[in-house]
Amino acid sequence: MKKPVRLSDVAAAAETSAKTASRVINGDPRVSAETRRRVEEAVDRLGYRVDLLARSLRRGVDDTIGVIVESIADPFFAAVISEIELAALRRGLNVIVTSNRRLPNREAAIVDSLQQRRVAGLIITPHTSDLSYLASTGTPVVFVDRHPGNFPADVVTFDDRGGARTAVRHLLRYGHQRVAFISDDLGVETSRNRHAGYVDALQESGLPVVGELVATDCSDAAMARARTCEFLDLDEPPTAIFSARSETSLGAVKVLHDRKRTDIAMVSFGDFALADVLSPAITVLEQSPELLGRLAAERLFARLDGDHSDPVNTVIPLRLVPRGSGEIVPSGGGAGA
Amino acid sequence: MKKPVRLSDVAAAAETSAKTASRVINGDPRVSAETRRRVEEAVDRLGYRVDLLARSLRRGVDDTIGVIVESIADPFFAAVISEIELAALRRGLNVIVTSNRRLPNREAAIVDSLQQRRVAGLIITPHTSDLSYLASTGTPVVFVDRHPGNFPADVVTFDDRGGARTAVRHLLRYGHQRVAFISDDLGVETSRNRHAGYVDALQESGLPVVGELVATDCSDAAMARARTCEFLDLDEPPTAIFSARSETSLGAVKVLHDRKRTDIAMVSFGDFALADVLSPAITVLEQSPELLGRLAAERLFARLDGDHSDPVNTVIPLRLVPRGSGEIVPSGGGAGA
DNA sequence: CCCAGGCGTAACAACGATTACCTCATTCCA
DNA sequence: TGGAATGAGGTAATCGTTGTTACGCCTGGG
Repeated sequence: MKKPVRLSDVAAAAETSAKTASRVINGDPRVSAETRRRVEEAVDRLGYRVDLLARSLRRGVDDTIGVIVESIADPFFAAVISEIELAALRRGLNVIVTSNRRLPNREAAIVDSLQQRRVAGLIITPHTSDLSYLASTGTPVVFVDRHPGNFPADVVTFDDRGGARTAVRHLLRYGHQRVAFISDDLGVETSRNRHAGYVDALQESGLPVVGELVATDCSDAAMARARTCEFLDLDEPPTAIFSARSETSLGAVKVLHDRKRTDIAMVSFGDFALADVLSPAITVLEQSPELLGRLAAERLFARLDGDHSDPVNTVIPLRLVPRGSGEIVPSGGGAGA
Repeated sequence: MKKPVRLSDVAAAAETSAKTASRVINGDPRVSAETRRRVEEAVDRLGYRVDLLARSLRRGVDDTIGVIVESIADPFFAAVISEIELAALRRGLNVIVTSNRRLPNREAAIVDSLQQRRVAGLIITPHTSDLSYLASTGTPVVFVDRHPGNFPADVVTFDDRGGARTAVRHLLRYGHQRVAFISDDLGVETSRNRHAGYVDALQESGLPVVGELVATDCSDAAMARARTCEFLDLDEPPTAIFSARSETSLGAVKVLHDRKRTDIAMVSFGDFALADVLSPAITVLEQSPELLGRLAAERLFARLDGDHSDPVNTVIPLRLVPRGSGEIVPSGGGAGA
């Protein structure tokens, strides 16, 4: 049942020293072919496996990277993680995933605990802007999706503001004058930037930003549903909706469908499953979480390989995918009540 | 920039021995209040953090559990992982996630590498049936979603066969005689069981299992689309479809929608986003990945706590949620060509 | 024929914390 | 009052691997 085979056991079986056995295992060339053969034979006869904990302790770093996202269950982050895991696998690294669940102190605690494990690097979706907690250590960090306060590190984000601007311009081009905005809390950087893009587009066209058409407290689909209902019940309801996040889009879509409001245009920031199957199909701003994950992993690996150049700021452009819902023209008079 | 504080540094600062400092840190009661205070003071003055690698090496196990699923990006598994992570967090454990991506040898390699890290336990969605690779070690393992070959361990699954039977019976009750079955490869246990449930239901009603109505090679939505098209193009097409997995449902739904075949009934094994927003809304067999994850974590933790009772086989029942698509009655004559 | 120098190896320490075991008082009870 | 029990704390060994240093052996140039 239990038989921990140590390196010294292998060495004994191969009639050599532990250090030499270690050399063989780590591919050190300074070992004679004969000795190498004996060690290798002993290794698989005894079924020896390196103890990675001991190895990491000795080496000072663990072959592991830590990933912190907001929610693992969110399809967006799940895709990011999946891609990071793939990249890590290719490099022989393990991935420890954690989520901050938007809890205020979790992030610092997680980083702390990961550093106690001596992770080789970190990929973080920053939630708080106070990043003092990782100030002093030298662990390479790459931030994704959002910028860290003013912590000097690589960042990979989407062109949130530009994308939002594009999306709203698209709606305006079809003649909409009253475009609602629905998003998560503006405390979250992505929401803030997308909101800024929304404002940009309206102002370009000389349109006012109407308070009753802006809902920025939708942290989940349920809230998005509630707010969308309120929009539709306004005396002068919007003729188009720009949803700043897939999650909120799910809520908005649900309401539009329930009320059979196929006359209201909509664009979603972020694609989602079945967006193309709905009637009308939903026009989206396509963002690739896979690409985000891949680029982040690449940056981190470069740092692990000793790249000490200045922090790189990678911005991923977005593409608008017209599918129907974004090309609906405003109906004559959309009085709701 | 770098200042590794060791336990002995703390001890020195508190004018005591490393052992006593260790006692304080691990909450050993046999330390005087005064000494304890001095040590604690030294700890936060120096900013000491335990080196978890060193601790784990000494203790023999790491405060980490390994999770192996098929795909991290799959919303189903993402939810499972998220729930496991939450449970692990509460217990102070880290979670290393990996995916086998259905590659033949990955699973064994992953388990191997996780055991080399001395993970405290494993939660696995077995892909291969040959589990010899984890035979000899004593690491607690809990299998989820599928049964391991005949490896004695806790298993948490859904009532796949019973659920499928319920779903198909539901369709038959509405008068369908030609019910198509669409699933992943039958090499995957869940698919096999759901197929068995499908057959059960047909046989109960004295209906034949028609080969041309059974597609069991849909590993992704694209394949499901293709097969659904073939179904609809049959001389005598099905009047209802039972999709054995959310992923295949996405494909089937897409085709039905594109062809505007609102006359074809459908039930999906597994809920998915927007299933209730489609027209018609999709009747599903609701399975809770969160519950699966939670129960698996609970089982594992019980084992970690020294539970040595016989392996437990937990089966989670499923609930049919009628939403419309499953209650469509067969149309008079559904000739397609 | 001698010595520098490279190669293969061995012995040992170190990584940082914990555990097993031991000491020295003090206290409590027969 | 003797002696066991209890409390507080220390010393050294250990976890398994790898970096360091040193040593013996063999080869080739002078």
